[in-house]
Amino acid sequence: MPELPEVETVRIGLKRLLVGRDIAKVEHNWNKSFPNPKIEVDKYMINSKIIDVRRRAKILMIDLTENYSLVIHLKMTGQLVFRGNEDFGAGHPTDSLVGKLPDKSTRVVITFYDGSKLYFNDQRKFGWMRLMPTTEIKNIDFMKKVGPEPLDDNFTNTEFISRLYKRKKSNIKAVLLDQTIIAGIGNIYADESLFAAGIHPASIVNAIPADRLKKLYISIKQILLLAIEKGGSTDRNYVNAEGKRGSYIDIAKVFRKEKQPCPKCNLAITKIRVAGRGTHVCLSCQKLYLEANK
DNA sequence: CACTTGACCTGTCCGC
DNA sequence: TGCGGACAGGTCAAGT
Repeated sequence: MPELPEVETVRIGLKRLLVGRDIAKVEHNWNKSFPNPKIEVDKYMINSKIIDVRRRAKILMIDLTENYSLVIHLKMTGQLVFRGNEDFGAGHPTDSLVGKLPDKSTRVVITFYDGSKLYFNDQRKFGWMRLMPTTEIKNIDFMKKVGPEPLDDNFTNTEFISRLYKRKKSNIKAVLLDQTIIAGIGNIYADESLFAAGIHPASIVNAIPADRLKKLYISIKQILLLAIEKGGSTDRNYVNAEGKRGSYIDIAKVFRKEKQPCPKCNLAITKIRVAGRGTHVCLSCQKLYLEANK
């Protein structure tokens, strides 16, 4: 759910809302959501100031003074929602999808000296937050093996194809979801990109013609950029740093569109299972490539 | 070694 | 209406 565009949207919001704020208090109620011992959290977070908010793949990094950072993965249902000082008694903003906070899915609350708060909500408890020295982030296993950012100007079609070919006998959808091949793509944007490129998700990588892969490369960049513009996709839980929904899902072509007409050919979109995931496909517009040189 | 499946969790939806 | 089970999907560990 939170994929590159959603995490980037949260990053932009948090950077605007959090930088410069001083931490007064940190509370958490679920150890797996924030495993650092309380004594360490208090020592390095309280009285420190937020100086930057960064992203790599689907991971957020909130940098603090004293060279410590909060590293956060939202997984499927994680939310980071900022609320201003609520002493006005208004309850919560009426345009927020999230109700009064904290609620039963709140795992961590960070309170700032001005009374504002940052809530880490996570219904399914798969997400996590870790406090560590900023220079240690690059040593996390995931960071060592994660692939390139698809929106980097340095990320060329040539590099894209050579990386896909590391798993050339696999189906293309599984490879797009593999974060060590390319960073940031999840179920929504894999389906949308493959539709745009006219490739069936079960196609085998080395059977797909080069011009199709180039179309896929271009589609991934275009779709991720457009999705960031739209503030991401709110399918179920995802909200931005202000608790608001993203609107990309409204313009999605195939994701969650099963039984609805394909925007190109009108045939009903089909939902199948590929790489163990629910997968949306137009069987007429997306060609299945299974054997090389055909 | 490459790929697939199961585990981690909770809430929702569907069929009986 | 209540209840069981399937499903939602990011990543890592375990299994084939």
